[in-house]
Amino acid sequence: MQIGKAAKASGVSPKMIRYYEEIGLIPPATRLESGYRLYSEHDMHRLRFIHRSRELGYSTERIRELLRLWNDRDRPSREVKRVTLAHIAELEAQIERMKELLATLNHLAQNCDGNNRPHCPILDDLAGTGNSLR
Amino acid sequence: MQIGKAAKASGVSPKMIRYYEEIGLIPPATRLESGYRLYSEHDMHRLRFIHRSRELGYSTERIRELLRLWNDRDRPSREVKRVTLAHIAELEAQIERMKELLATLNHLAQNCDGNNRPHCPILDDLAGTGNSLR
DNA sequence: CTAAACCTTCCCATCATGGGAAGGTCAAGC
DNA sequence: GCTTGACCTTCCCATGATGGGAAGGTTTAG
Repeated sequence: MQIGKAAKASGVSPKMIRYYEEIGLIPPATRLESGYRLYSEHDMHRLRFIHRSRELGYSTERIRELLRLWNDRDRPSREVKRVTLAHIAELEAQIERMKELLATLNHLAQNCDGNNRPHCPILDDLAGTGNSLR
Repeated sequence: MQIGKAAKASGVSPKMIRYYEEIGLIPPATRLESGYRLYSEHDMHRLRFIHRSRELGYSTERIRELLRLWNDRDRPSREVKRVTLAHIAELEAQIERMKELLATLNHLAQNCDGNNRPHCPILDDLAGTGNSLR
């Protein structure tokens, strides 16, 4: 299978397939005499694994680790869980951070009339000019 | 005030101050004969405005717009609110997306024993090999 | 034999930020 | 006056994951 078909069948774009090869996430593809890359069913499995991992938001480095564990038939599931819990913790921290921003932003927006007048507590906050809601 | 002090007083690093000048978020600083940049109290106001905006997660382009509105004494507060509501909507969408990921990830992690044995539903899901929780 | 649809590599852009090199300037202390 | 250290300058490079696009080679169908 050439890269275009492999892309469609795996959900990973040709660009990204080449990139993953470059950074060593997948081994160098075998090539036709012409230089065209060829993908086996085994390669496709790996690509789909990567695609699904990206869908779940795992970073490239974590996917690298997951692939290593996947290929190690003796891995302790503990290690897979560890990687996943770290990913979860990161997501939760990000959400927390954004929620805090949202709380402030919503507060500011609620106090802004949003009409034709120039007065605006949002700008007051950003400018640090009194009347701050901080 | 030179760039180092301006950085400390505003919370924006020297690197970023130069960058903001380069992309036109702040006007070119006045210079000493030596080429050193100088910042006035007026400049500091602008830098602090930018710093606070970044703290609240506004993108550079939105900050550009906010600065424009801030400098326009006749702006309708509606426009400031519009920018902020767009920012809020974006954050909410991101949070929503991450929560969905979290739901799946938590589900997978809960079903993973996390012990010495190799069996792992997380890898099963990523590999698409049956027993999927999808 | 040609045209379309592939493929290749290489370079560039994103967004916001920082690292670091090579070199100029300035103030304080001797 | 000279050295030292703390500044400052510009320039280039890197991040992470992705895509755009150019220039050029290959393959296949008509």
